[in-house]
Amino acid sequence: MEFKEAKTKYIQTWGALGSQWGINKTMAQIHALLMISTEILSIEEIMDELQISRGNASMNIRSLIDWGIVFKESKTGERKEFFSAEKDLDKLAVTIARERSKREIKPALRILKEVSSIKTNSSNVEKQFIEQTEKLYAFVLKADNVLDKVTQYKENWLSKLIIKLVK
Amino acid sequence: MEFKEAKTKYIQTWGALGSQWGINKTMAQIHALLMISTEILSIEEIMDELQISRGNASMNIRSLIDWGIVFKESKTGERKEFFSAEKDLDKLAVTIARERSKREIKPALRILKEVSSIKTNSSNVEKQFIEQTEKLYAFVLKADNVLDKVTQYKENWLSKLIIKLVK
DNA sequence: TTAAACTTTCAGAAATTATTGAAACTTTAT
DNA sequence: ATAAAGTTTCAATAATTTCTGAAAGTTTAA
Repeated sequence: MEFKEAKTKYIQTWGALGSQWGINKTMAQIHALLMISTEILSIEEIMDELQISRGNASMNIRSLIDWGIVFKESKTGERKEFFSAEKDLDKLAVTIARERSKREIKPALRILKEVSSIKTNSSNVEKQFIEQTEKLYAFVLKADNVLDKVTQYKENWLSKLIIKLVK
Repeated sequence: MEFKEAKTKYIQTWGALGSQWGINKTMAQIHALLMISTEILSIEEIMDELQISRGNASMNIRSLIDWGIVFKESKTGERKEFFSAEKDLDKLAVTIARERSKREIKPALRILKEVSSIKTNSSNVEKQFIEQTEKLYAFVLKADNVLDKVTQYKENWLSKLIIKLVK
């Protein structure tokens, strides 16, 4: 396999993986592209590499910036914007995890709390509902907290975790 | 809020969360429904509760069984099939994690390995590609292994992990 | 100012994903 | 063997998500 083919395969794979985890494929591909780039890239370069429209590129770059994993850059003497990506994978994973927690997990937790707090007639059906949603709330909260704890130090958290595990 | 409303809200929320993580909404809802059920349910009961067609119910139940988080049950004297869900959340999370690893992470890892193994002319661009995809491969592999390690004991792995973390 | 360079927005189109429902298939009981 | 009961499949349709491209908006330079 030569470089060009490997690069395409890598970008496709990363896009597909993103897709499977509920992330826009193009968004994942833009990030993949920026991760292996030696230089900061302009929107035209991104459009050209991935064969996508300006609108699509613009919106997805903006999303990546909102997520905190792509950064706006500038070149002296150039008017247009350039972009770079977080390349430190420990930091990248933490940022994504925190963001997903904030956007998706915590709102779901609030609702689990809410629905598990109904006061019940004491039918089995209602008791079981409360019991199971309470368990679900407690479990998800615990998992969310563990993730937070584990990633407290953005630098090298994964290696640090492994060390804790083997002890 | 009374029971009926809470139940609907819970099922909607679980479906939406599933959706955001790349899981079919109906599939997540069926699982949610089975998790709070005191009894095993027939396909008709599931169709009725979620207002979905037989085909949809059948296909998604089958998927849940393939995932290993819903089980086929039978009632003596009844010909049709009934279904129940894994209710132990530690076990549930492990099963989902292992399955996603097998289906999504490991295939991606194989490709990362492959693309990072190209032999290069020594241009910066190609060196950077190899370096970054190697890092990505190593990181994802490590994370995948940690997950495996942490969930080695299906029972109470989350609590056990927390204990390790505070030590 | 003005206008050129660049970026964002968003309505419509395209692509993808999910759902339906009925036919085909399978299993069980007689 | 036959039929009734139940399940699966899948082509057609619906719903949702993504993408395009051009108009509108913004910024910078002269």
